[in-house]
Parts: sequence; structure tokens; C-alpha cells
Amino acid sequence: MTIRTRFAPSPTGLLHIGGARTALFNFLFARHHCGQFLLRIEDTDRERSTQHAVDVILEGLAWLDLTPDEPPLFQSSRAVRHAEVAYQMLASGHAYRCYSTPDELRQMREQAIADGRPPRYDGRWRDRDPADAPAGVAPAIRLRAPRDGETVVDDLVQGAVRVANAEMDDMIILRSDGTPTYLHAVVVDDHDMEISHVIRGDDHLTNTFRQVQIYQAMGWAPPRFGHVPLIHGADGAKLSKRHGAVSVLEFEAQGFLPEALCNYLLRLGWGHGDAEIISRDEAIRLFDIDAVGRAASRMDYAKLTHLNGVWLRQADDTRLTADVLRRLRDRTDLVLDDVAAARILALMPGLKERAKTLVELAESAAFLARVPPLPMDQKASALLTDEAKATLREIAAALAATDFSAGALDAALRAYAEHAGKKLGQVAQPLRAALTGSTVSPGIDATLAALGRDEALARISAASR
RNA sequence: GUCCCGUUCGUCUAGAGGCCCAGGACACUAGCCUUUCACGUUGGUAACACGGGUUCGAAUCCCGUACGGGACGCCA
Repeated sequence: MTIRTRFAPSPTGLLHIGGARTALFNFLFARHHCGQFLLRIEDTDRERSTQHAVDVILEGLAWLDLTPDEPPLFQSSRAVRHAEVAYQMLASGHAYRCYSTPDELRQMREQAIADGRPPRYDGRWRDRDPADAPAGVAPAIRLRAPRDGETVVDDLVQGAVRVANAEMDDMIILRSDGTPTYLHAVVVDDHDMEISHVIRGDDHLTNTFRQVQIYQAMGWAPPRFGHVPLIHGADGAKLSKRHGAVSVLEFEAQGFLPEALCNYLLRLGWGHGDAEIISRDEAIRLFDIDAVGRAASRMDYAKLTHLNGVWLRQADDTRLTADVLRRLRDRTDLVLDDVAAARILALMPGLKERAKTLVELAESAAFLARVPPLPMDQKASALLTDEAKATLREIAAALAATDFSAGALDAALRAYAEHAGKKLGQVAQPLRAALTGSTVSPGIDATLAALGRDEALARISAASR
């Protein structure tokens, strides 16, 4: 049997990290088992679905490199098929028409809650003569669910979960306007798409029983299910639009690398011994659904940030340089020409070692695109005393005599320090201030080399005046 | 309220009856390294929710309790 999984978000909100992780797990599971990963947009709620949300989902998945193997299926395009199946069930006696109005149902629910009973449809049209149908009321179609026995789901993550059928009422499968409900559409689509494994959020676990009843009514073999626990916000509360549930694209804006976010998400709810830094290829090799934990987990930005630093250091210099230039593009205080780009690329090995996010990286690279005289931060200007300025003029002369390679510069600096009876730090820090306008940068030799002879000497000259 | 699920350091996790007076990672913290800042490195603080069983032996199995989460819609 070919393994086929799907990610089925509804375009009524953003693609948040919970959804992203669900997509990742589906993707990894499919790849691990040499199967296919599909995408289905559940846009049956026409009122709340938006094109913008669809775009965000598609963009987000592309950014995370979780591209589906087939074009996305839009659930709304399958309304005819959903209705067809509902009528089949009606014909076979597995469903019936219900003429209760939404208002009536609401009263029924409120009454049940007031009486301390579970809020459920009482099945008043289940066995009623269709001749009793009130005129002018369009009926909804309900599943004639079994009332005895129990329904069992052998979940890949949660294990065997069972519920008494008496706990469930007859759910609506086709609304009075002829459109399918979610529970029904999902089953029909998963069946028609030949989905073998449904991996989704824990919040769907209790829905699964009702879906299984539809499979049974249609005589279809249900897929295997795996319900992964939800991700909570940093404070332990459920992810909501108000906090934490930001779009995955927001993570991009905040300077996180997609491979870092995937690595983080993978380790949230799943573990493999002591493995922490896991590439996509390794993830495909190691991941399996049975190692997914059963408890909800919290979003931890500190750990994500750490992981991002690890991946940043491993990332390609050209790629990072392009990202930095993009983030700095709109800065009016910088000159982002080819010269600046070349400097940033040249210093990237040292810059990426010191940054945890792409935002920090861009900020730390900005000095390379400045035109002297540089703005000095407080600590830098404090370093540039009259004595230091005099020293800088001497250093400039020593540096000018080299070929401006990092090795030669380092040697010249050390020789000068020894000659002047100073510690290297006393030499390097004023120089750093002059070159960068701050007290933090990659190694001073590499920084000098990246700037190049003319620019470096110009900056030293400007700062030592 | 009813049903379902969960509970190992602050956080993410390893752990499938003896290897665990519980390991790793992040965070925090003390050193080392050092040309600043990072990185790296060596230590440290810190957890099996609680109570009963079962067993020679339980973080691991069973039952309760507490707490947390989810679902109960002509939303998805």
C-alpha cells in the first residue's frame, strides 16, 4: 500500500506553528515511508475563508520547504460529490432528513445544559414519518449513527481510544442548503484522495469517532489516524490569535531560518535519543509517528533562537549575504552598492558566528555599508580618547605597510602592540571603534581586510582627527 | 456539565520492571579560552504531580485523586 498523507488547513486564519508542525509531521511521515504528501484546502466555510489566508498557507509551506506532491485540492470544488455521498447514505438508510430548525436546536442545547445533560440532538426526526415534514422547511441530512456498542479508534499516537456510541448524537452531514459539514467532507475527501494516514492535531481526536461512523456507513475502510498533541504558547495557554499564533511568515520576518524552525518544531513533541540538531534528510530518515509524544508542549523562543544560531553558522555565506542585503535595502543611512555587498560577503564567516537571527546579522553587517565619518555609539566614542587617537595614527602607518591580508594585518597588529608595550586588546578596541562605530565586531584583522585598504585607512583617519 | 486525552528539571525531551539516588538540549550560573562580542569548553543548580496497589524490585504495570488540555455547532 502506498502511504499518502495530507495537510488540511482551513483558510480562515493564518498558518501558525501548530499547523506548520502538523504539515511537517505529515511530510516527514510520507517521505520516510516513500509515500506522498498532499495538501487540501478546507474552504467549505465560504463566509470566513479568504484568498489571503490561502496565499499565506501556500507561501508558508513553500518557505518551510514542505511542498505537496500534487496540486492542492480545494474542498469547495467537491460539493457535488459530498452531496452525492450524503444521498447515497440517505438511500441506504444510514442517514435521514431532519427538519429541526437551527433555532429549535439551539433551544434544545440550552435546555439540556440547564438540566445538566450533555448538549446533544435528541434524534427527534430519526424515526419520524417523513410525511410529518413541515412545509417550507428545508431539511438537513443527519447520519443515523449506531446507538449501541462503542466506536474504537486505534490511534497511532494515542493508542486505542474508545467511546460508547450512546455518547454521540446523529450529526448533520449535509446542511439544509445542500452544503456538506466538515466532518462529512473530510471523510469523503480523504477516501477519494486515498489518504492512508491522517495525522492531525489532538483537537480532532473526538471528531474521529464520528468520522469513523461515516466510513462504516459507507462501507469504506478508514485510514489510520495519528493525533499529535497541540502546541501551547510560552505561558502554557492555548495558541490563539491574540498571542503566539503568529503566521510562520512572521518568523521569517523576525529573522529565523526555515531549517531552524523545522528543526525546532520537529523536536517539539518528538525525540530521538539525544539528537537535537537534525537536518531535513536526517529527519526523514529518523522520523516515525510512533515516537511522537502524547503531551502538549510549549513554545520556547529561547530554544528556537539557539537552534537558529546553530543553523545560521552552518548556512551558506552567499545566501546569508543576499538575505542581509534584502533586510538592509530600505535603510537610507547606508550605501548598498556592489562594494558593500562584497565587504559583507567577505566578512560573513565572522558575522554569522556572532548572530542568532538574520535580523541581528543584518544589523551587525550594516557598518560595512556606511560612509565615513561613522556614527559612534556611546562605548565606542568613550574609547576614542586623545591618547587613543594618537595610537590610531601610529597603527594606521603600521597597517598601511602590509598587503592588507588578514594574516599580515594580524602580524602587524601584534608587532605594533609588542613594540608599544601594549596588550592586544588596548590596540584592537580603539581600532574597532574607528572601523565599526561600535565595540563589537568579528576579529579585527578580518574586519580590516573586509573593508579594504582605502576604506579602512579612511575610517581610521576620520576617527583619529 | 458529559465524554476523551495527558502529567519526568523553568522549557523541550531520553527512558518500554533492575543499566536511573534519572541522561541530553535550551535557559540560568561559576570557571577556562580570547582581540571585543559571540562560538567553543569544563563544572554547578534543577524533575519522575499525589496516594494506594502489583512485584524480590516501578519513572516504567494497575486503580484512585489532583491539576492541565481537548471535544461536545446546519465552524473547520
